[in-house]
Amino acid sequence: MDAFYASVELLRYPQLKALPVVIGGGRRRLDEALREQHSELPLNEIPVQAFPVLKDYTGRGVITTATYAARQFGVGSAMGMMKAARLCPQAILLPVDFDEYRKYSRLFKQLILDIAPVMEDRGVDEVYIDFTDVPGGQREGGRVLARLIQKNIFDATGLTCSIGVAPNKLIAKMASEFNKPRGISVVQPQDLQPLIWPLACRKINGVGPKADEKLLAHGIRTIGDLAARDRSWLVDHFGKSYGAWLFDAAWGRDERRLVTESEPVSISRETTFERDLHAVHDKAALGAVFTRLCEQVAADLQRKGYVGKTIGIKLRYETFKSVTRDRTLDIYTADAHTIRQTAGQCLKRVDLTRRLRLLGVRVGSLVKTGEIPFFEKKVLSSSVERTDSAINFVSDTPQLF
DNA sequence: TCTGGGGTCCTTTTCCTT
DNA sequence: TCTGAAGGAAAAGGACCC
Repeated sequence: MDAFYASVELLRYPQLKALPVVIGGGRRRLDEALREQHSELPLNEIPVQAFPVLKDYTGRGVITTATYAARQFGVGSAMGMMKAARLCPQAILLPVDFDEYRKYSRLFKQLILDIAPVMEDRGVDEVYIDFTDVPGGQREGGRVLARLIQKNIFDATGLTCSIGVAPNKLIAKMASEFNKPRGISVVQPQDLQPLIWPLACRKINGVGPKADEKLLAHGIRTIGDLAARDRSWLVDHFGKSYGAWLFDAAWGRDERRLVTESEPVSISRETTFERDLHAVHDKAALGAVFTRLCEQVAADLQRKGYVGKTIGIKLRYETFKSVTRDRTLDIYTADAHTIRQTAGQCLKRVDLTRRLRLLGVRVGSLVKTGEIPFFEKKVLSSSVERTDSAINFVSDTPQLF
């Protein structure tokens, strides 16, 4: 199998590409302010001078993405806005526009599907493509078809993309990073030692900050360092599953097939407040947000055609510590009131004396509406409401709902 | 220094039943 | 009736990804 991993760049203002620009931060407010000032123009024709710069931004949030000119200053994805503002105060700040991203996302994926029908969706701007059975897919090791894909995407959308070609998904993903933003990299098995082993372990898709820190503590910095360890040593220190996976990854082994179809497991909505809120002092505001989140999740479920029976909440305290609570119902639902009621019961099981920075609502154990398993239907028709004795009420704490 | 939102998957803990 | 073990399901937490 030859896996291609393609990722496209999201910036859609060609005139801004050479400038330091970041996307992210306070979303709607910024978008609305711009539209108010320039109501006669579509968003992508608003003059550069109208966009706010980073140093004037006050508020929470992180950078979603940044131009390469901005990255020169050390600014990058997932960085806090305040830190980015210190590094590059003159950067232009653009609002995120997920509706627009989704539109382009569908467009570029369809262009790829027209050429190569075996494609795995990896999010808004990334896909794996299997070229094994595509006519001409092996020419120049895949370079020819990768070029064709790049050209088609650019012609139709103006977006650039980088593509990695390799024998499996793991290496293809790493290869796609070699020549950003618009490169094509072909990595073959014999390239493992010279091209992959010198890279930091963090470059492996699946090694995050925690695992990397632990690896570094053991003196393992590069993928080559990792490959030099015994499999059994890695299993002893990182667990049976993850340790073995690390070893295989270091040796470029990855047997995973492309996943071309999948169903969602859960649907959720969450929001971070402008300032931390308190269950008693900000009871009205918090209650309104909570209701809105439940209504949004219900609407998402109905629009996408799912019902679920595990209702959960997520809280993040001002200390950034997160907690979750959930409860599984006897029935499947996509009803806002039922979700609100059950999530409200979950809220009674957490500490509400501390200030909150985030609140979220989630529905899991999803099935397609109309495809509830037969044995579940029997439960549905004879369901017995569980009593509240099943819930551990926390006394002496503020009761929000 | 400050840390979004929407997900998936895995491990550990807790709870329930036998 | 109590107790403990075992196993499974549900709940909770956390790492990771885009």
